[in-house]
Amino acid sequence: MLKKERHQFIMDKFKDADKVNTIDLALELEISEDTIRRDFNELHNKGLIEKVYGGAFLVKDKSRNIFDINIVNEDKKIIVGQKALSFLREGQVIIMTGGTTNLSFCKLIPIDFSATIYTYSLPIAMQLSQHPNIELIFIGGKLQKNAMVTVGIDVVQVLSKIKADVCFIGVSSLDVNQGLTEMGYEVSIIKKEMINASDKVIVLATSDKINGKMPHKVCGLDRIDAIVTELSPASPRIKNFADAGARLF
Amino acid sequence: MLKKERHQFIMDKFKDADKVNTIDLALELEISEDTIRRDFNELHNKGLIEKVYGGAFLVKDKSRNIFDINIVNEDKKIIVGQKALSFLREGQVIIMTGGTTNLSFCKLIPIDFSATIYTYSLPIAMQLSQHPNIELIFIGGKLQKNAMVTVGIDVVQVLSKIKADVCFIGVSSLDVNQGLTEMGYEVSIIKKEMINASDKVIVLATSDKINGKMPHKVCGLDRIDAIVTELSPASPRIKNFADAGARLF
DNA sequence: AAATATAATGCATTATTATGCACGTTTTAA
DNA sequence: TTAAAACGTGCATAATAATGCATTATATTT
Repeated sequence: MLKKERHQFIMDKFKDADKVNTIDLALELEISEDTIRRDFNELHNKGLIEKVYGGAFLVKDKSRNIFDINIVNEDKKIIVGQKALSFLREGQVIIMTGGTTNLSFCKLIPIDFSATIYTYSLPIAMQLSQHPNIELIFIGGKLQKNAMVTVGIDVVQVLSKIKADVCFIGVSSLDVNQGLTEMGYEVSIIKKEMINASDKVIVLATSDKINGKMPHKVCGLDRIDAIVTELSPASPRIKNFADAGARLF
Repeated sequence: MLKKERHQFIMDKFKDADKVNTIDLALELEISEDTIRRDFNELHNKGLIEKVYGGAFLVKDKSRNIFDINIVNEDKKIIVGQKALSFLREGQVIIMTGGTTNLSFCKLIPIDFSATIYTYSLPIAMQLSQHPNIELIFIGGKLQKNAMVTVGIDVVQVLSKIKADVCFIGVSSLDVNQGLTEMGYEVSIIKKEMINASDKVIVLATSDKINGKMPHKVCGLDRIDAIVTELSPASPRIKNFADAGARLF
């Protein structure tokens, strides 16, 4: 049986039930659980299934309402967001990048919190618009549709003129040597500018972003004032960061 | 039974009853109360339930998605939008204002339509981001939360520098003598600028906006190239516009 | 066809997650 | 106020997952 067939077989399983079980599948197809897990990983990366401990679920019709954003690993991101709340101060000027981790964070900000927030992310802006006491400045530009953020010279220009107390930054990848790196060139430039404009830099990242490298460097670890993950700061999975002197939360 | 299934099971319980009981649930699923409590905690952290001594309650309707916009008179607005489609040309540079009439219109634009569109409305931008061939430029500024549009000097400045083929403009009010008028001063300034930047001006308005006056004038009827309503151009309710020489559709 | 590279798979080991139990604390209700 | 019930926490155990490595299968090149 070819891998492709197996993937198809797995997806077909969801016609009968809305979950599949790792072990059952391995037994049924007479292959190892490892292979099933690898299949799950690949299907997950294609956004077709959601992995859970013990099996997998089908990702529900995602295009129902274009406005509702599917947040993968939402529970982990909620933990990150809750920790990050301690870095908020009333009256601050804040720069907020995009991404679903930051979106989860924004959902947790107290409804009457008062601050000035700059963002270039459409979903973040939609979310923060619910907060009556937040003065929200949207940084305009050409919309990059996959990330739902604006890019281009206009964005950089606006950023070059402002000064913020703190920047909450979501990441593509975070590596102990390379620091913060991005997949896209344009976004990397913009994030650099955002960091430049901010006194403090707080990185929000779930553990799956950690120990990965992307082509475009944003900044080194030394420029980051806090790294917030869903893990305990003492977790062995981020021990290398602790050893390198990173401030973990 | 996978954890996620159990969570779903618990949430489904609320379809029958207002409250679920820790012990009952443990008995029914034949697992320990500890596990149920842990489930409650996780569901609570996601904001889905409220824990009480002995069980849990569903968190009411709070879950409604802030991103989904309620469009009043949507049927009328769809009629307006469909008529307005005839003013679209491939490759145009378009300025799109905010409002739910324009939003309905944008939902009707063919998915592969190709153009450059400027907007200052968050919901419009979210909607148009679904169109792969539309180059979308968001005009940044301070967000006015009731209308979900950006305002301020930055918006005016961007508009003063661009030149568009056509502007689709939603209105507060439209009067045969006063022309287009707005409730808010800032938006009136911005709309003036949008009209200035555009060769053609298409007004989209449901009939309830017609024959009303607001404090801030945007432009006279003579500057408007087309008025699109859900009514027939021959309708007696807009005869005064026809008599004044307005181009009705 | 043979040789080589590449991908897929299974196995062993280690890490992570889920669950139940014990025990001390908190809450409820009489 | 007190006793019973419910809760939270730490810990032990079992189940599941991830990782590195060896082996086999498949694809590509010569």
